Amino acid sequence: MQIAPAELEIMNVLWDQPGIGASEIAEALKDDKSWNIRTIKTLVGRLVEKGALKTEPDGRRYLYRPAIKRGDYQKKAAKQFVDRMFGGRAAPLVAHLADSRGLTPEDIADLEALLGELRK
Amino acid sequence: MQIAPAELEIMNVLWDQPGIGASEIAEALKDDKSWNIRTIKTLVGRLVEKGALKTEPDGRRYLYRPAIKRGDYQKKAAKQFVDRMFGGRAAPLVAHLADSRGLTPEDIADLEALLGELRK
DNA sequence: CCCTATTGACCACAACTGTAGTCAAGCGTA
DNA sequence: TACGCTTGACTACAGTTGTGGTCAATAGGG
Repeated sequence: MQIAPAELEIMNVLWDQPGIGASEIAEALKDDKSWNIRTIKTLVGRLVEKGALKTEPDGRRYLYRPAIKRGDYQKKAAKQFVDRMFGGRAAPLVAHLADSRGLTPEDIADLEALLGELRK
Repeated sequence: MQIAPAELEIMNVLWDQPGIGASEIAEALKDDKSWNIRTIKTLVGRLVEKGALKTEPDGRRYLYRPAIKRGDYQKKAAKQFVDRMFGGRAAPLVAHLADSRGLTPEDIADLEALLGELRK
């Protein structure tokens, strides 16, 4: 299943608040994206078509919720990205993130904990 | 500058072997991709158009070499990816990679070294 | 010297993306 | 009750992407 960038914005909203309708999605996005409600409906429609969202009737409208788990999708996307961009090696990716200050001290602490796990 | 996935394959070849022609690119890719030479030429043409590749005449043909640095592009792409997919947090990304066995022991060693640097 | 294979230039075309418009049906308000 | 706003369904349309075809010039093999 492949999700386009604009569609991912919709998914992110629904992963955070499953079971809302199109107008609530629009509400959640109004500060970040200046999308027409019709644009949002088109994106939602495409996600339903491709099976990424499930619908649930609520009177005259639908409520939507993700049909795939956020973590599952993230994992797949991460692997694909690292393969494409870094030939499958994760370390250079982390190095770049560190270099562009993409790592907060908290991230670094998390990574250390994670490595502690992996070392075992 | 935005580089599509198929175009990135071409860039990867040219980052490894700058200054080759279309047929050499095809040669380098023949095991991974079953692309017609024309497809490769189209992709190369688009990369030249968008300024990602520079040309250098060599008799009747052109040799190509990247106009942008691999590291620069990787850094930008990594940041964009983490922002889009993980809200800017790198640690969850690494956790996913670890989980999907995307990390080799060598990666783990590299990451430890890297964290040693960052901790300072 | 002629034919074939290669090259860049240009063209084709369907699927996917981003961004919205039109339409008809119904809910809620004056 | 008559209207306007909201909703889903369908349509539009240009730009990007993946994949490759056509064409004319030309370099190289026989």
